[in-house]
Amino acid sequence: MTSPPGPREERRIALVESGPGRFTAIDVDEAGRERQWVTVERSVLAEWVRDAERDNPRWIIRSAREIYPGLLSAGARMTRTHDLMLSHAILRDTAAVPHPLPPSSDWTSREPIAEAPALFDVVERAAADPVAEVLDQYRAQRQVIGAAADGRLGLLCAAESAGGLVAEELRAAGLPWDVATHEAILTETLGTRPIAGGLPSRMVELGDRVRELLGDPQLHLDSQPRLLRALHRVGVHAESTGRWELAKYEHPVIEPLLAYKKLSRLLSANGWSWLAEWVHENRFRPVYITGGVVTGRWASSGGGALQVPRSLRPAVRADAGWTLVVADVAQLEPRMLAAMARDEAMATAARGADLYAGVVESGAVSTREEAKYAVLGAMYGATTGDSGRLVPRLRKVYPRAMGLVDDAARIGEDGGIVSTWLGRSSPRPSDEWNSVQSQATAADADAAEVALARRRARDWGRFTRNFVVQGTAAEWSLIWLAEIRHRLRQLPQALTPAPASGPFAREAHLAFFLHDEVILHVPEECADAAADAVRDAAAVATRRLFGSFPIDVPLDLRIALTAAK
DNA sequence: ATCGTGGGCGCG
DNA sequence: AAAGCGCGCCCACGAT
Repeated sequence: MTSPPGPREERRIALVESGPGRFTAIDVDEAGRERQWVTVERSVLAEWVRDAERDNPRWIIRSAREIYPGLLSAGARMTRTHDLMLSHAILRDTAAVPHPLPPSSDWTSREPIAEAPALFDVVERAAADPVAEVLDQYRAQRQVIGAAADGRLGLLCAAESAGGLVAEELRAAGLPWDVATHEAILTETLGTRPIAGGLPSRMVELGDRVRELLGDPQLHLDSQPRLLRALHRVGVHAESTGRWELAKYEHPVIEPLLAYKKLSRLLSANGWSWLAEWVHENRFRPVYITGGVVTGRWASSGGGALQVPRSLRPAVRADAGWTLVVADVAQLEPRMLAAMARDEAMATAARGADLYAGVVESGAVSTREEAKYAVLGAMYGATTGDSGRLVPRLRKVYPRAMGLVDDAARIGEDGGIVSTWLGRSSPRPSDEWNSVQSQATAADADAAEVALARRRARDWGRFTRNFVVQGTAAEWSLIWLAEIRHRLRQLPQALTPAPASGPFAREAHLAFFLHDEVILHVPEECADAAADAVRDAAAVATRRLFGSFPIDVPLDLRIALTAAK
């Protein structure tokens, strides 16, 4: 074996499950060339990782999802990783370099993992030489990353890998959840809890009123077709039973029906059975899926983590002696757009806490509400309605920003690929999409085929238009998360432990993440320092992405016992 | 019984 | 009020 890395060189350790109950740790150089290796038994793996962490290495791992939950519960942390599975997905599809990573099914998760694996679950694999497989893949990935001269793909893979660690740590720590508060909200809203299988009292009352007003005492309100027919019978000729459709009609049944539907949603999505299934020891522990959305946003699995209704936010409550730091970004996506496009006029409008107010000041539109719908319409591709009518005004005032999203839309309509700021690329349109397009250009195409192709092209254009903005916002958020995590490690240990936070019982930690929002659970005495960490991390994220371009990314941040607004 | 699909609605 | 993007989950319903 060659000599160990010199003092100034970053240590890189590939950690591979090389056999039953056995791991191999290989020191490699930047290009992935092997220096030396050692085998580590599972029983001492966590201890070994803790020791090696003193060198601040970058761990090369197949996947944080596989290896990290077990390490966390055994008391080990990884500070930095290169996550081969997450990076594979980025590098395989990127259009930022001429030769992306050759796709390999070995490095693609076969199906979404519904549950996090148990402690060091052995994942069945047919690899003859798992060490060589990992090192080969790492070398291939380094090559693609190195081909992007500006370093953006490297930054993206590092940020994505950090996200993989954060996702597992969020689950290990859990979101502090006060069951008594949740139950009080349920009782207040839904009425008294049903004894066995029935509906809570307020829903029973509202349901009875609705059935009476519809003249059908047996009507099952959860059946959309039957409800629609009953509405038609009393003269409400709605096309659907959706909230916005029903609101158009004047009839005594509408108000109690909408109220019933609201309560019904709360009961089925976050009622008593949700509480029993998802909250244990005052913690809600959803599974976060890093990179689960094509744009790079996270998805989640189980418990509807990304859809917790605002009405239940008071149930998010810090432990005794602890507090929450709740922060979100105001209008992240249009700010990213202004910076990507180097649109000075839009960046000027974005100065300060309210971008929409700045848009009004620029004279493009006359009210804040108009500004909001114009900006959203620009990013989503609105063509009709008031939002679509306002978008052209923005083209005059912000030609660079609008040019960027309009270009992205046009490329998508033509079947092309668009990329985020750091180089995550949009998927190719499906074979079916392509065949619809080619049929429409054939000599014997009829008007219906042409219209269909046009519609589908516009649909895909709206997707690619939004992809560049949503995806770049996701990149900003990933760096923000990684930088917050890094800074929290520097804070002192808690005076009062929070045992249900597991490995984070004595440390300020991230507890929730939702696209452009974080919740930290921190010891009271650390609250101000943690808040500073969140602000500093945001500034660093902006600078990493956009250098000296002057774009404000202001946070709405508060220190509070609950997450209620 | 079990599965896939679509309506509906929560979140950003 | 604005209807344009991205998700996950519950329920009913029809197909198997």
